[in-house]
Amino acid sequence: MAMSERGPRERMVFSAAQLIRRDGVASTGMREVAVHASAPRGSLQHYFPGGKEQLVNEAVGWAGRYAAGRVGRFLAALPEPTPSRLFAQMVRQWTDEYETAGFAGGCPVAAATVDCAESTGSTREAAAAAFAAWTGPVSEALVDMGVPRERAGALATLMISTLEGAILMARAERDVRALTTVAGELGPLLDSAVDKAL
Amino acid sequence: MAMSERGPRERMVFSAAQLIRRDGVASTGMREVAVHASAPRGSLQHYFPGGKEQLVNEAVGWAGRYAAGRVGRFLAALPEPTPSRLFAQMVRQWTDEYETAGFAGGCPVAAATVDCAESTGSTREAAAAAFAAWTGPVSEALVDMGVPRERAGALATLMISTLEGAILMARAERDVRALTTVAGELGPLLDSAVDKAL
DNA sequence: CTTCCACTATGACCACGGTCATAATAGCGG
DNA sequence: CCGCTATTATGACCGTGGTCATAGTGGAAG
Repeated sequence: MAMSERGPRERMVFSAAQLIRRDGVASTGMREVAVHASAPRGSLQHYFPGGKEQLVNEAVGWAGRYAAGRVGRFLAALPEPTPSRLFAQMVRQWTDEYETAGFAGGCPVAAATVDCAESTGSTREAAAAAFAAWTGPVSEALVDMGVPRERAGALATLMISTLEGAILMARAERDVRALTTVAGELGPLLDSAVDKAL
Repeated sequence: MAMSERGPRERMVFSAAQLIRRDGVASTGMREVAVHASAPRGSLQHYFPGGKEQLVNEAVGWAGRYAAGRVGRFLAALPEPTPSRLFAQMVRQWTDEYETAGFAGGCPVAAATVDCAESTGSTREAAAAAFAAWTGPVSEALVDMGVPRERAGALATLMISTLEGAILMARAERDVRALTTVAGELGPLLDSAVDKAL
């Protein structure tokens, strides 16, 4: 959330991600992005000659890298990491946001997928890349915790799928219930995948 | 998928759901809905005086009832229903569609949530109602299979969350991998919840 | 036949928004 | 001071799309 003193270009990408996750891609205007980023409107065509499509794609890419980076920080915060604890942290990020800041925003990658998967090929690819960038570190983390390599990827996909779906339900219901529920139900399964021999 | 010979009003609601799940709410035009439904444009304001918001809300409601109805048909098709088999059927509906018809469409309820959760209160409520209408039968089915009542609701939420997320990933990747993966990974957990005493 | 209502037809209005054209400014090296 | 490039400023264009106003049609009841 720290809008550090980066250049206007980065601020616009960041702001685009923020607005997209709130209103969706189609409902987010470029002028709106510039205003939100306190960036000059003229910079839009200068930094993003590819137009809205380019800006959206970069915002999605940013979101993917952000999610991937969070995984590392979650692990660093866990004294004894286990799969269920990692998942709990991932879920907690959302429950915390929803409880303190309201249910305004969802996942920007999900928004891009819903709005552009069929219409804009490059954005669909950006979303797929973002999911991959996110799944990778989660899978690696599971391996480090003792989950067999051949299973880790599948469990990472399961974790992210479940989280994304729970985010949707939580936003619709304006209640973190779905998030806390899936964290509790999925935890034991995740931990049971740890190879006890290690 | 059977666009039976219903009245133009129903056809428009149905078509709205179809187009929404493909392009999202914001990118779906009312004129487009009328054309897709082979309905006269003038009927829009006649049947939906509440405008686009009303049409979208009814489409979301329709989707919720449709999903709820599918649950019953899935159960009827299963000789020996188990939680994992029900979930496999729910997933299979999507893999079948994606493999035969392509990855054009997602879940209309998810689309409505992403596009309207923050901007349009009534649509957000419609989405929540749709999720509830869907979760109910799933939960009931789990109870019938021997899952303790106090656990069934949570598992139903888990199933639908996971499915929704996997749909998103599958569409982004244009690959059913995420869907088949979550079906395989979640199955054992679901079955382990049935009370063995029954 | 006429009256009335449900339904359809159609054009216009207006706001929004992505994009483009065209310039102005601002440092900065020469 | 002179270009030169990077950036910013603005206004205009034009398609899209939701909504409204107004009128036409058609069948059924009286």
